[in-house]
Amino acid sequence: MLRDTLKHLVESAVETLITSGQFPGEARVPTEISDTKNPEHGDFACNYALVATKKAGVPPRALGELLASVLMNGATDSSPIASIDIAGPGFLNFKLKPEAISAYVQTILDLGVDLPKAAAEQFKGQKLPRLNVEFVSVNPNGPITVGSARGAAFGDVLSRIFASSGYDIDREYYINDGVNSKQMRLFAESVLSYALNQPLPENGYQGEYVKGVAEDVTRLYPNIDSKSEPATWWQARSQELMIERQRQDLETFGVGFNLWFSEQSMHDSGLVTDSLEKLKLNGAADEGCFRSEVIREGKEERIEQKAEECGPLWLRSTKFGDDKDRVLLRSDGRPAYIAGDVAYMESKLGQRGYDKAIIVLGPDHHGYIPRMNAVCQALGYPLERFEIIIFQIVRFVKDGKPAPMRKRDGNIYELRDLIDEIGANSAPAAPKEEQQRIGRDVARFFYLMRSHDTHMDFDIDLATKQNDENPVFYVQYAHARICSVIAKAADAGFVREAEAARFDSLLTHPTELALIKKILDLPVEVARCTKDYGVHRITTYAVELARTYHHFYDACRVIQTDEPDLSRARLNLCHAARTGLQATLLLLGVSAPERMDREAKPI
RNA sequence: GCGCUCGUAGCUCAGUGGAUAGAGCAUCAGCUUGCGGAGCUGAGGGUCGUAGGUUCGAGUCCUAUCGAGCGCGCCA
Repeated sequence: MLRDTLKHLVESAVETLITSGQFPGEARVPTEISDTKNPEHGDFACNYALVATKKAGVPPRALGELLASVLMNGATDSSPIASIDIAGPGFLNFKLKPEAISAYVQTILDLGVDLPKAAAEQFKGQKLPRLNVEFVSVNPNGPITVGSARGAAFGDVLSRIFASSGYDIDREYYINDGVNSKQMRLFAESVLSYALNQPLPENGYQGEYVKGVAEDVTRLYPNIDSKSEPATWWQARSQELMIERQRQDLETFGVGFNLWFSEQSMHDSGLVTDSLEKLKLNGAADEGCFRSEVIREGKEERIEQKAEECGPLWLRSTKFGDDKDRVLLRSDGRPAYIAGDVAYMESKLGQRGYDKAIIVLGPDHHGYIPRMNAVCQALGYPLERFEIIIFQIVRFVKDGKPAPMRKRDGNIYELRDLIDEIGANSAPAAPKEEQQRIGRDVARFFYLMRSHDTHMDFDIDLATKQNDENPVFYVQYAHARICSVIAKAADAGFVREAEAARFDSLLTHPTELALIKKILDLPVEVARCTKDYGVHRITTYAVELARTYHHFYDACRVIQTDEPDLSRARLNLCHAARTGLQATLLLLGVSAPERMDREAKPI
């Protein structure tokens, strides 16, 4: 908002200079308004002169001085610019009039928690792409682990960011429920073994959760004679109960989906067969008795054909940049797993017509990128309509040492264990529901603090025991503090009035202006996230916003009975700050408590 | 062997080709007879793995190299 205004002012000043012949036409370059690193440099900086210097053939400082003089000479009372300095190699440093900044308090209050939507301003008049974001998609033979939870948190917040920016977005969970799956058959056999109290099959699934599924089946179908039911019945029941368990854990984690898409449904409907036909028609699949592979020798690359037994249907993915061709139909005619992926791509980009399909996958899947890109192109769709985002591995650290993902008793480290552990340690006396809320808030925040494409350590001790030092509490505390101030102000007779905004121009203190500017950064951060998926910056932003509030709070007393107008202005600012924190925490799926009652420390 | 990701303070990590590379934790020193001290202020701590290159300018881009993790099925 503020930045957009400045950007437009700079651009029109450049136009003025070009039309008057003082700048060459080449000087029309994209420019950016950025923060100043040092507050002494003013409110915002512009790198125009540095970027344009080469094309204009004029030294940057000379460009900057001309531009600054046009900006200042043409300035009216309504211009937000108070002064411009040319600094360093040629930055234009803008100092804004305080009232130009404080005027935005009312804008923030009008937008409320829709504040991120202001990010959509940049898309005005454009039709935003219709998105499908697929994430988690854990096989229905296991629980949501602390590892897959990173993808859950990331995909969820990315979806929230797109939605808040005005995109039409579906969040989808792909259920790997192919009836031919060996894994699922073995899982069902393992469940049955538990139900019958028999030894597990070889390499069978073990752990509490398998037993739990067996108990659930027995409980839900008391009149069923377990033994007499066919294996397919057990497979179907095991699967649906496992999925339900996953769904519940994700819900506790604050992650929801509006579409649950079944792999098997595409086999049943014939979409798999049709999609393979389409590949053949496109010349991207055939039954030739060979497989192409990319051979690399130094920098040289060549494709070699290796003889194979006849029978399978091959996806000639090497035509589209993959390392080797992939099997679509096996020798015995059964579809390979990737056949489902082909149909799934066709479902998303063809049948259902999404403009773009995004898939969030774990680090063990990065080998899929070339082959899935090949699938996309083989079906005749441009690569721009498909994107895989890989999140990196999480290492759990306890007592300063890496903690195994499988616990000593053989059980898998589940997301629900992590949530319970954090909640129980942070608030031992709180009711279960409250503990889960805390566990969810802290776990989500921790996962989201790090860039998704960097390996991260999840320090369980920090997340649980040292909760005083926990950044999520720091942010929530700022919110609770604001709520407390607002309540206190009401006791003192300061209640917001309809025309409260008339006092906003009294906000001139550096910490007041800094706070307003910081709140206005939220839409900027959100807009960036829709481009580079750097959702972790939202957690950094949340901490910075909280800190900026604490600075203001420390420097400016809000409630002063001898300064009623200033008190009202600052109260408005408190409401705006609360709005900013609420909007930020809402994006992160973290709660914004109005009170944080500290439990007595155990002795 | 090939490919992908990462390497920044004691630890965990931010960092949009731009100004003196930042934050939290940890360590040390301060701040409260006023709105929540889960707060604020200050100090110390860096060959941005290494070596080249691109350019007005590189933690950021390119190449090489070292190190860590992951992936390379007619499994799903």
